[in-house]
Amino acid sequence: MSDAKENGLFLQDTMSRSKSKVFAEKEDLLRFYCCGPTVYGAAHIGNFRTFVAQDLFRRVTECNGLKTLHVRNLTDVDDKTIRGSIKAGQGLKKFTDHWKDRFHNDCSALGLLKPHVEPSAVAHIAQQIQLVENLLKLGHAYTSEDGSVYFRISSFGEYGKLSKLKSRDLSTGASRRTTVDDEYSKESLGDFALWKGRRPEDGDNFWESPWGQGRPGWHLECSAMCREYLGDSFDLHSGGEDLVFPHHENEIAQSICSSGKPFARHWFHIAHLMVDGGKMSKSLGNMYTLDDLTNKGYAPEVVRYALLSGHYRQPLNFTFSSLEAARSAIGKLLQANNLLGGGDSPSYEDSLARGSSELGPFNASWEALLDDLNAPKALGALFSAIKKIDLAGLMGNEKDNLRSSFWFILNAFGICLPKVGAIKDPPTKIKVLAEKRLQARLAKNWADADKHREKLNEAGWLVRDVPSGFELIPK
RNA sequence: GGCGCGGUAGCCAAGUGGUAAGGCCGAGGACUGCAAAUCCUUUAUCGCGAGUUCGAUUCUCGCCCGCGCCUCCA
Repeated sequence: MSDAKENGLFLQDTMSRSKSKVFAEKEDLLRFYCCGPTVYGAAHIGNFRTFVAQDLFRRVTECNGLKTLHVRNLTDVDDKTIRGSIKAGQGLKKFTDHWKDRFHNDCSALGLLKPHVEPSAVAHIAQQIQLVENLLKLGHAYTSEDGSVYFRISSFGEYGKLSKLKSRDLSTGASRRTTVDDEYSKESLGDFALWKGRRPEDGDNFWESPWGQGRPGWHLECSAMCREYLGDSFDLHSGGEDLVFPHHENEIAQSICSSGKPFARHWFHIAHLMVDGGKMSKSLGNMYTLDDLTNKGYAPEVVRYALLSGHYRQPLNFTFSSLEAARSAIGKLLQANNLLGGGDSPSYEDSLARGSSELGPFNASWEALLDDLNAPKALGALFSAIKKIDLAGLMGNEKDNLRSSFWFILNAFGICLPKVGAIKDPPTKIKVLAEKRLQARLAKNWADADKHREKLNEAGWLVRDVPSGFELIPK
């Protein structure tokens, strides 16, 4: 595939199971939707793997010259948020607002670009009701005695196309997860709730609708908000791979049956993050939040790098040694930056303005990103480029060109380097320790000097000897 | 049972029909305080068997192992 010559980003499409060029159907504005988090607790790093991959997608798209309209929702009403708020003795809004804030802080720490629109389910009840009414009117949905409304999957011939699940043998219940519950109210086991009739356990979390009090089903919000902000048809839809079925399959069914028009043109799914070779789960105690990792001394930039170090279509095995590796790798990039002149780094906007032309030795890295966001290959090419360049022997303007190319790649990745020399005051305790060490060194008391250095290390600071004394670098 | 993915050096992870990027760790060297930081060098025949081929890690088939989804889930 002559990807690079075509000058576009080629990305795997889940629907066709093949790579195709990402393009904007309208006005050079790429309109895309990402399924966001359910705000009932702190997002874990598995969630963030998906959001980081989507961020990489957006950066590469924009660096390649396309403007974007990025919509990512917040699910603030569902079983978990309702249960959580009741348990916490808070109103749903207060409860979810708290976790929304937390999510935003984490996103910012990880260097994620803010979506242009971040709609929440609760703020779009009317649009969801309208969608249900339309589906009822067109005969794709039916009401049940308990005030719920279900989508009839048999009325959508293409149901199962995305996940390649055809006739689902539900009678065997092979997964043994099919429960009887309220299934009697559905015509078919595969039908799913568009609207859930009010139940006692929902507390006061219900809304009025033409079918009585209740709340929207989970799949409905995305369909409604896609339509609200991107229209019936748009360029790309993304989420974690577990959403392929049933969530995205159901969104497709709802949206297409309601509008009669195509839905998303391109489907972008991100594989899961594994921890120590297995699935993350609370019971195994291997489910980490960003805070868990920063508390262990790993900067968010390091976490981001680690999350980018595997290809998005491959499960990524997350371990603490992968964080150590990420930290060291960033240190290496920092050295390269220093050799290229250091100083203020070009911003993301600077890199957008620069564009992707004449990247010199860094071109291979850029091309790897354009070929299905091959981040590991791109990182490999980045380090190879650094190694090849005779940084010390460069003339001034050559250095400037290389520097802007280097930063074009880093900004496309969203990789941040710690700012050596511009570090805000380290804690006094740390400075005192470093000063003690310097005095010990000057007195040639190596044993004490090393003892102090070790203490600094344990506190998360690297001390480096320079002619003027020392530099402190957070690890 | 259905659908799908993967098995590459101590760890992580790309890749190609012609004998394998990169990062981490380890080792050796330079520098140094026989230190740290930094720099240089260095570490694999690609799960098993068969087939196709002049030649396969890369294609085909079979097997073994691991993983994900099959209506909570990024």
